[in-house]
Amino acid sequence: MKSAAPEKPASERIAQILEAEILSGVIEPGTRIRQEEVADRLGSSRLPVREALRMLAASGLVQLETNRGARIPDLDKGEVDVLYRMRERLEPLALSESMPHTTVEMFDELEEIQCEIESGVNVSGFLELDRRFHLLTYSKCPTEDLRDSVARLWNSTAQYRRAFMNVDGPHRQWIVNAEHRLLVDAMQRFDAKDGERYLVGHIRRTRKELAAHPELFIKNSQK
Amino acid sequence: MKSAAPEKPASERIAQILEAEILSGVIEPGTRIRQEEVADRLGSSRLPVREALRMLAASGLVQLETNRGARIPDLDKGEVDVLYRMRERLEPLALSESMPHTTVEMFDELEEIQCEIESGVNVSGFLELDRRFHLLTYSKCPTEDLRDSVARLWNSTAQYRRAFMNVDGPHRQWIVNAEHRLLVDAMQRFDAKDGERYLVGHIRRTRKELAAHPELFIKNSQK
DNA sequence: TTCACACAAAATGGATCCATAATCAAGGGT
DNA sequence: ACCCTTGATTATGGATCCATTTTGTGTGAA
Repeated sequence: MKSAAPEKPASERIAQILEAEILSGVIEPGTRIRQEEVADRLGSSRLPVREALRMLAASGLVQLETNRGARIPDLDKGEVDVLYRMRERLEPLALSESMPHTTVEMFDELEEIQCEIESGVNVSGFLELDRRFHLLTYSKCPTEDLRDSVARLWNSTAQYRRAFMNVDGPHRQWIVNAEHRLLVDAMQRFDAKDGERYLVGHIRRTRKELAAHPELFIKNSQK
Repeated sequence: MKSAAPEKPASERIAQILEAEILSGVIEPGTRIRQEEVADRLGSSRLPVREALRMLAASGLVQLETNRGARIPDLDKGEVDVLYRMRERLEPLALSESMPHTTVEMFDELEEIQCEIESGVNVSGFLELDRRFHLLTYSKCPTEDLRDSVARLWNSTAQYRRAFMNVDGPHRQWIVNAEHRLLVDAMQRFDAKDGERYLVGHIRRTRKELAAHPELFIKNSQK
């Protein structure tokens, strides 16, 4: 037999765990990450941790300073704004590239996720479901680089979406639901132009709502 | 004293060298990269090489397969096409974000580069100058993630631009010159909309010319 | 009391060594 | 003659150890 155990990549595992911890907010922005601490917390040597940090640094999730270790960057208002503008341009492309390869099963899963969102969930639940929803709409995009770029942007902005949701709450949740429904409908009609339009509006609106809450970016200005 | 030698980062040095070798075409697509070979060629242990490869993998320049080493991916026609569509959407944003911070010195340097291009250079010379020209126009963009994303796209498509130039030669070079001149003029007028327009046209035209040469993508289909 | 200098402790960067999986070659079987 | 299997070589992944830089603390002097 050929399959059995694909033998987990290795240090990628640590990278994924750290990535999840960072964008779930367990590790706060500005925090210094100590290799040794991560090493024996995840039960391995420091070496895979170093490699994982290098990978995360290349992905923009952490910043490395020579002989000074890794630190989670906390972005200012302008940088997050530009990251959202990048999303407004890249994600419609990912949607258009993915749309021709969509299947019925995907539509079912999308509706299932959306129904779960509308059934009422807390902040963490919504963030998780919203992420799954959108990344699923891009999942059939054949170009891995594009999918990775989009995922990177979601990672870099995750903590600010969370901060925003904690402040503004599920207020005006019906708008998100309507946008999601319209997006799924456009996909089912295989109308890429319409899908891009709804998606751009969705991201653009979020960007402006974030910009209206500058207090989210003041806290960790400089110690 | 505090300064003296900033003590070069370390394994980043190897990453930069490998990056230069890859996108200059010294290492051809599909080639397998052996850690030990790189290690004693650059006079270091295998460890920094491993970290460098991990970083390059996160940047999309090499592909890592577990226990199978690193390999330079050779993309097919469709993937390169999508990478160019990503460029068409992201680089205008980088230009717009950079434009408000441009200086007179930058205009001088851009014109200097363009004059050198028009003075007649070989393929490698043009590719190098063209890269410097465009990345310079984005250099004042305050968001590092955006600059990095653009640089990644240039890296991933470098070898195909080279292959195209080797086939089509400096044929219709005047078009590139005109586009560059118009772009610089728009920047000097601080007209972001115009700049984006010229830039999109520039990239879009290149994409279509590449698509017209499918023979560039056949060679390394499958061994 | 506060600032500065020095020393100690800790964390990162790098190198060598070991284990394991993959590749290649040779030999035997069909 | 060709294909499959088996063993040896090689390359990657991981762990421990050492050097260098940074950081934090404590003592002394102004």
